Amino acid sequence: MPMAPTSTKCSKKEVNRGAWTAEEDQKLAQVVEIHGPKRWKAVAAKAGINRCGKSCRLRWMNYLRPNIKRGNISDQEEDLILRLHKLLGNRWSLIAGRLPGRTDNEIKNYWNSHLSKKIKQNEKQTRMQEPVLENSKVSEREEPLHKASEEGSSKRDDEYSTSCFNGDSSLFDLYNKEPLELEWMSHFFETDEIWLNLA
DNA sequence: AAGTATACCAACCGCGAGCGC
DNA sequence: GGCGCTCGCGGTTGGTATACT
Repeated sequence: MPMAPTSTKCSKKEVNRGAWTAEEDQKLAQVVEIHGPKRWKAVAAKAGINRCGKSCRLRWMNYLRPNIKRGNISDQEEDLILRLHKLLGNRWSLIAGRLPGRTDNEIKNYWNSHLSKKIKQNEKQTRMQEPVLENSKVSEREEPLHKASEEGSSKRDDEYSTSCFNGDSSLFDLYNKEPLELEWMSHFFETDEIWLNLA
């Protein structure tokens, strides 16, 4: 279906582009507060910031929305991202939906800049060690990945060995989780269509 | 100190789906 | 059913910061 150019694409000549200013943020936030986060084209017009609707939506979703958490992705979150990516692939919005306060863009960026490299490094290491470690435990083969994350611990190694890198069937093996950790993980198990579909 | 390479991440782009008329 | 519009997603780009030589 052919798209109307004005609705899907921001004209390079007619709108502001690049980094957002504090003033633009403020104006956008005000308009969204009044009219809600919808009809982005109208929101953009009302805000009078000369940005396209798409750009406004992105800015709102990734920065201005309430309860956005920024930076410092914890080990637990990283762990979860790895697990979810293994399960869902590059479906960043679904992954982000399981990480309260995180945006799909942030997770995608984190994956591309941190985790994909770790995994590549890990695969490389695995290939090199394969003949020697043929009968060894998975956790031992995965060790380089954890070392790369500085704060790797034996506990985390165990988790990886029983979930992330050991086949989907055991992906959510929580047998050895601490209660506190299970509480945190409960975000992840809230009933949702995707999980029902995957079941 | 200067130049270059690399890492990070905000923002943009293209596409498909959903919805109302 | 066709069309136009809007929204949301994932991939990619480009600017800036930092590390390295």
